[in-house]
Amino acid sequence: MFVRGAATILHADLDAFYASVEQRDDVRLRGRPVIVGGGVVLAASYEAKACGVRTAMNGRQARALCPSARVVPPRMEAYSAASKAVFAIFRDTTPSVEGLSIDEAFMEVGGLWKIVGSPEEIARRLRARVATEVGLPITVGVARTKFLAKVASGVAKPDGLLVVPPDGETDFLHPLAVERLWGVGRVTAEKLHALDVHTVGEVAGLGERALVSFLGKASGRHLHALAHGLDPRPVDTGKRRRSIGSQRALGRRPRSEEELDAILAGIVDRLARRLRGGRDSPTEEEDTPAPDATGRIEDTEFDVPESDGAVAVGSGPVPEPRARRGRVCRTVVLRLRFGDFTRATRSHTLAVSTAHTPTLLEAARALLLTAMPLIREKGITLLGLSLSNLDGDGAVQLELPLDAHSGPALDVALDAVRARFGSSSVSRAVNIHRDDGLLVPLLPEHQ
DNA sequence: TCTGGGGTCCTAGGACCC
DNA sequence: TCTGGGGTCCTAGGACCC
Repeated sequence: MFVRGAATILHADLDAFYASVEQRDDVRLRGRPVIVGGGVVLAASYEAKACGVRTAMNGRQARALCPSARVVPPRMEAYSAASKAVFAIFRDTTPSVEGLSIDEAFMEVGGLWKIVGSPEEIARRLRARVATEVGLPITVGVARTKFLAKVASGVAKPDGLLVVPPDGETDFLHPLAVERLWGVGRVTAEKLHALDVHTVGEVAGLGERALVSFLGKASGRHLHALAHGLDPRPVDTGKRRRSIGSQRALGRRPRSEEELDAILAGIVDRLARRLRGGRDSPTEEEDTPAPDATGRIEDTEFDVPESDGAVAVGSGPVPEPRARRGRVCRTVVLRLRFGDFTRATRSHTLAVSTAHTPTLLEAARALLLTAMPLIREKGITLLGLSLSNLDGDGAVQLELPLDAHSGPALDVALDAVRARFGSSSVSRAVNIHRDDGLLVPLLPEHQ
């Protein structure tokens, strides 16, 4: 039975994730302050947080605040493996899992009431399983909406469980600080404080018009809705990554143009491999399919039966969706941080999507060239690149053998797309996807 | 606060087209 | 010839999240 308006969304969030994995794997670290990361704090155990250590804090400063802390280097493979194990438990709990990051996810459990119990019972069992099977503390918030569930887990941390009943939402939400609202960071909090608004209840009292005029249309409406407990977004299991990126901090010393070019080439090569689905190093767990790490479906395509080399015609089997990793991008964004720590971006959108390393490198180099005068003037402390506009942004790719790009085979495949995604209009652009990652347009769009 | 790395989403102006 | 309004795409910047 699905109870409309009941608290059926879980937000599960591993506590001090990296640091907890370290404490799990080394008994000497248990009960002690632990800092993961060297130059910068990637994660701090709750014992270290008690001294004031925070994520993203400078390492030297963190050690000064907490001299007794053990500082350990990050072990990304261990965190990735732990994440996979936890997400396996999530998916074993409910098919409706939306991963938010390596260590948190939303789950819809409303349909499971009759079968396995109330959301609170499900959350209790989930926490117990993560503790016994993976050995990590996890906090779960349960509420009617995603936002309230996330706030609930934030309030219940660490190692807690908090259920917000629908009739207790206002009492729960309104006394909280505005910083608890999703989307309120330092800048927005300061703006609100300047208006003498400090609690969620006071935000709710402002009215949408006022919020929109202070914060802009999107943030104003968003905050107004959240402050009133309104958040209609369902748990979305079909999210796909919209961009990938990589960056390198360079320190303060001057860099020659050749040096920058070599760094850029390395970044482009790594990103292009990730796009195509390869891996640049055996430890680079990022490159394993996303469902393992984040619960998201990476790429859904329709597999064409290989036996007869084409989608079955007429009464043949409907192609089954299949996870496939290869993707292409169309926009290249160069990210820069200068000697004075100001930032800039330079971007270029290609005529055709691609995952072809030389094409991407050429575009990235051209962008770097346009930025060289600024770099020479101010110095450079970070170089990064992101690739966005992946697969034409939300398009579904249908891969067919070369002899099946028209006719009844295509119709069957398009029907399968409509059946799965419910799209009423399907436009066609036919491209040849070469083995080296280059996407070559063959037929125009909307033909 | 003296500086990581990976992401998401929004805004605003200009070019271009109908 | 002059000019309106609407829509889409691209670029750049910025806030925010983990």
